[in-house]
Amino acid sequence: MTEKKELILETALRLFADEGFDTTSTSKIAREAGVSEGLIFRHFLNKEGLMDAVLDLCEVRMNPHIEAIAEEIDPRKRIQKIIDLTYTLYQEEREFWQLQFTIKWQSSYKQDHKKNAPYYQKLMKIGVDSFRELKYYEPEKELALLSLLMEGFGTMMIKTSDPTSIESSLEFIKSKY
Amino acid sequence: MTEKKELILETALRLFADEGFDTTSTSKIAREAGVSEGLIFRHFLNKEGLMDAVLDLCEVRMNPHIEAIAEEIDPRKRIQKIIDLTYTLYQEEREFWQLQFTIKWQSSYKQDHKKNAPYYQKLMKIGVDSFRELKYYEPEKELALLSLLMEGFGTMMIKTSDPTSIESSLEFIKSKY
DNA sequence: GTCTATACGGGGATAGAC
DNA sequence: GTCTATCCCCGTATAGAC
Repeated sequence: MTEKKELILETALRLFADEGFDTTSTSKIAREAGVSEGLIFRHFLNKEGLMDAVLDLCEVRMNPHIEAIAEEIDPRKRIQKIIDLTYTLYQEEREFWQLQFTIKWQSSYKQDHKKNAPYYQKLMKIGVDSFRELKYYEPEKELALLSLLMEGFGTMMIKTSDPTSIESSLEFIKSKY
Repeated sequence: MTEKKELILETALRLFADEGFDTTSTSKIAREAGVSEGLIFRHFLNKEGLMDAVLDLCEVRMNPHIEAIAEEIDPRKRIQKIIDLTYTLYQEEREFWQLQFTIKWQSSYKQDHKKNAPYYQKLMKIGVDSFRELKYYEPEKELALLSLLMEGFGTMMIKTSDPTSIESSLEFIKSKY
């Protein structure tokens, strides 16, 4: 991986996450990365290929967070950690995380990415198992509900800039489990 | 309002909702509406003006649904109706409703539309009041939580095509209130 | 009110020099 | 590996005829 190639990936990640895939032009990426536009196509074939490469990076960076949750033995704490995850990722890996949300609404890029991502499937499995250990009546439905909640919470974090209300919502959600 | 003008609005609504504002070209709208592209600009000045007009329509169509909820006297049933609303709107006014979600992720159109829409603010007020009547400890936070849930649920409805899991989620959410 | 024709810029992508 | 120059299409928007 050359320095310029990394620079392109980094810039593409930032712009795709903040401004969307459809609305970010390859020329803008090149300009902001300080490279020629042709180089993008040399390295990644086309704009889709660039996004694919960004998402591969994404998967690598998400994995350690999932592992950390998997190691927690107390199922109650595991659920709390899953809830915290959305918040933590937003703080520590904002661009990667935000991209997962943005991508859903970009019609020209393949859908179902997040749902099919290995890190996401691992997380879902951990969640159901935790609810089951805690003897919830319908662990699958509980996880589905929690997923909806975290989807909404993630959207809120990205779209509102008020840290107080974000943290207050987070605590309130956690108090319910 | 001439027939062609209405045709443009209708087509724009459908395409903006399904494919996004950024990714829908005025030429496509014109083609699918069976009018000349110039006519769009004649009637709506520019693409943003067209979206503004679509959103005005939106507001008009949303209002009756909100009124119907406001008339319910039992606060518990009122909450249930608020939860049902997302589902009902998706069935009956799919394009209008979907547009509210899509628009959030279209970087070139003004943000905060939904939050500022009169129909939405009315709905929020009804929600807080209902929780207060029901003696919930923190009505504002409860509504915020429910909003997150409905945001997630709305996203799910739009992005998954499995009616069974949608209805199951809806019932499960309602069972929690 | 409506259409046709057209302007102009920016989009993704390629060729070829270094 | 990297850059410059260039291609062609499609985007929004305008002018002017009917």
